Amino acid sequence: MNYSREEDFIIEFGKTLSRIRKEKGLTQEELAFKSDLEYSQISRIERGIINTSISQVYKIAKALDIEVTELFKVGQ
Amino acid sequence: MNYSREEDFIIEFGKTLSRIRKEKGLTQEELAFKSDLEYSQISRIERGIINTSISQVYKIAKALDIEVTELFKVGQ
DNA sequence: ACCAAATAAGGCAAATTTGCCTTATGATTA
DNA sequence: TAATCATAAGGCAAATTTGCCTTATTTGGT
Repeated sequence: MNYSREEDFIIEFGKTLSRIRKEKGLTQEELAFKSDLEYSQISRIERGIINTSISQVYKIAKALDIEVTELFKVGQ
Repeated sequence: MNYSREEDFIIEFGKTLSRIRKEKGLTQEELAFKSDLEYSQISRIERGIINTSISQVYKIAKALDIEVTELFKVGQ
């Protein structure tokens, strides 16, 4: 997938996270707890308003029990 | 792959980037130019001393002409 | 309509990254 | 030994993220 702007990539990432989180049946708050992140941070990431770091992506993937790469796959 | 600490993940990411960049026959400076990032930033990422953002990962992947997921695969 | 749960949104200080710069170290070749 | 290229390293201000907090807004169920 090609994005013209990095913003689009960040937004797509948030959508993917949101989708997977729901598939796993977790609320933002539960995911925040499991990943040891701020609950508002999960919200910000899913809405694509921040450009989060790879370590947070790693923590989230671990909490979701998936590979990091899953969070970067589109249109699943 | 499981990392006990996020630091290990960041270090592994840097190693993977370094390996792929060399496979593509690019110097850090060339990659910096192609990805429109600071040249010192590529160095910092490869050395694992900073926790970079997903948009930079995206720019790097684009410059390397690979999928973002490739940068998160280990032991290739 | 009401209630409750979930998510969005926004403020703020502290922490971190980023870009820009310079200098140092390493490696390779003439 | 020089000279050159590549990478490491470090300083610094500006920009951005992050955690912590509170207050809307939305959504789903009864």
